[in-house]
Amino acid sequence: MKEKKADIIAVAKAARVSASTVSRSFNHPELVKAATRKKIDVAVRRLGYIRNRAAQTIHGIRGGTIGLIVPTVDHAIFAELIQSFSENVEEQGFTILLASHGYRLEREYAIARKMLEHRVDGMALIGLEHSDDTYGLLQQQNTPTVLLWNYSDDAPMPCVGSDNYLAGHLIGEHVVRLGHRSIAAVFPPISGNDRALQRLSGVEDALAARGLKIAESWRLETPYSVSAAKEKVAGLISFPRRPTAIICGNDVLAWGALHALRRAGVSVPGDVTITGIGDFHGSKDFEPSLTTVRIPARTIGSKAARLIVTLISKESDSESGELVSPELLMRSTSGPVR
Amino acid sequence: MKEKKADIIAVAKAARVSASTVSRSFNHPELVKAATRKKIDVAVRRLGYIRNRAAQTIHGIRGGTIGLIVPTVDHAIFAELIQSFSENVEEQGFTILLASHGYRLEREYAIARKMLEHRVDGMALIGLEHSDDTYGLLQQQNTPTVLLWNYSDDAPMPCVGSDNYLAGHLIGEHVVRLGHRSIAAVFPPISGNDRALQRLSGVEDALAARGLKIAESWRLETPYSVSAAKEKVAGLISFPRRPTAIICGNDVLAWGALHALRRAGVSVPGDVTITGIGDFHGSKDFEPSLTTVRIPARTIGSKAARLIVTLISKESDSESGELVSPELLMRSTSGPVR
DNA sequence: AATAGTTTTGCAAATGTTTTCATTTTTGAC
DNA sequence: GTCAAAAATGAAAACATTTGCAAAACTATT
Repeated sequence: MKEKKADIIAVAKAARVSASTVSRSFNHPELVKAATRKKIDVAVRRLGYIRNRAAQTIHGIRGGTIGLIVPTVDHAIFAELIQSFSENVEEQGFTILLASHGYRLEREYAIARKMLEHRVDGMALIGLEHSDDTYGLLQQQNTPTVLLWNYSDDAPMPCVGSDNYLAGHLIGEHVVRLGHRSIAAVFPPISGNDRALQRLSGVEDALAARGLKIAESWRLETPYSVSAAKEKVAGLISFPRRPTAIICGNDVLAWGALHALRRAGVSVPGDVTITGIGDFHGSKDFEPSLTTVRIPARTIGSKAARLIVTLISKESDSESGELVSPELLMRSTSGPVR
Repeated sequence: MKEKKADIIAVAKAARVSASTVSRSFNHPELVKAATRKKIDVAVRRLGYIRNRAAQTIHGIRGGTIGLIVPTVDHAIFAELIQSFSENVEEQGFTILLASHGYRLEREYAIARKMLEHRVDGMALIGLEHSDDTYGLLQQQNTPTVLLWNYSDDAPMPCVGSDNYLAGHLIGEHVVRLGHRSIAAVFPPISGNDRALQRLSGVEDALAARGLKIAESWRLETPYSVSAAKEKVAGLISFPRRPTAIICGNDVLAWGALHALRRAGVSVPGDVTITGIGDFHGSKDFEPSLTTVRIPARTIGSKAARLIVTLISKESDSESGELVSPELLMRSTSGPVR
């Protein structure tokens, strides 16, 4: 079965033209006579010829791939972002080279390098926190790059995202306004995760503005999962002294919290207020519906897609990214303190 | 800023060796003297040289990419599968070229073609249902391919997955055994989605074995989303005559159903039994915890990863795939009919 | 029918690597 | 210090394309 795959020369022979003509018929069809094109098409089909992008990439031609590195695919939120980004980018004829680094920034560097070896036309990373090596690499190769999800004016590269600090601040303020004073927080680990860190700072500052602070023992750290959050919150409320509000670092954790309270027979928002951040699919339809801050993943994905494509084609590094505002959604899991 | 990127020759010059030596130092380091290697390393670093995979791919060397085409990334379930598959495949030094076709099989063909142009070393597709063109293409190019998610003995290509018909059958049987006779079904559209179709057939056959049938008006079709399912189910139970059990095509739809019932004050499983399929993250911790059939996405992903890597390196197309059994998980949303 | 212009095609060089083979350098034994 | 064997290196061909340039084939005009 070693029938070596057809190359452009085989096609040329079969169609009784030169290789150059075949090449042109693919890349500049208007330059070749219709009749010839037809002959070539027939040969291509008969031989099952498939162009070799690698061989054209070598000539400095864009390969049509964009590297996307995410911490993990397996999060409601990144999934939505990835989907939207890739949909939009595919529409422009690009394909995505995807990899996940599992929140290890050195892995991210290694992956970025590898993608550069593949001569991706552009790169997209999640968040603003990356190793100096990674930033250096991208800058030095001057690969068009966008940073997704988080926005900051003084980011070293164009970014499209939301202000996570503001998101945290909004929710913190909301809870404080409702009169809560005993407030707990459930957040994912913040190392290598600037999004979580900023949200938490936002919350803390909002509380501090009213002279409030989250007690050390009410500051829970849990991995990103419903079940971990549920467990942690179950523990938290098993003590006699309970917070009247639990601010969660994202909606998934909030779902876990909600289930824990339900299980324990604690009423929401009657006894305890719960809030999330993100507004993931499902939060709106949860019963009771989740109060959260909307961070529009699809919008970010599509705007970022547009930006990277511009960056790639125009080579204009003037573009500076875009801030997509977070929006407080007051729904049914938050209420005034009793 | 047009400083053209360093190529292997630039490195060779800088290190005062020949290009061949530089190449060797990358690909067969044991063949070059340590001192020379060091010189080269220095030059590489100084020039910021990055190998050009495209140029090596041209020599028939494996590029180290695997194409993965999914209907969409934005599903809890595919996300988990993708994550697991890519993690495992990355461990072996491969990178994933990802694209989604949005349940359009012609798109899938186009994408597959494009990936072949990029000379991926292997391909992975979701499900067994693909256009003849796609199958033909893959066969003709004899690209190592695995079919994920669904397993069938007579699939035209190696597949790793679960038996979705069996999954449907298990849940159908469970519900029937509990004594239910008035049964509704909420499923996603089945066109281009063999998984859903098979699950539904499994359910129907299980019911038919007891002479039961799902009434036309109780057979709901909804897109994959909590909110769509919630709405449909809310409609369903607003009628005086209600089913005593609602079998959902997957866990996300079941969550929607659960929220709808909660909202309407219908008790689960007291008044109505709800079941899902999939056992997604969060189903176990839902309150009440969801009765469902476990289809182990992570296991499938890792087995498939192992298989495709074997296929790629050994060229042994003897491998025929693997069946991962679905498992009924009786939890708290199902109970005997009153 | 000859000419000038235009369209189509082919030739050959170029792209960034790897690899085979030959050549040079090093090593170790005497 | 010589010699053979082993180790390290380099020169050039090969890989599958694209492209600039020139040649060839058509068209239209006279």
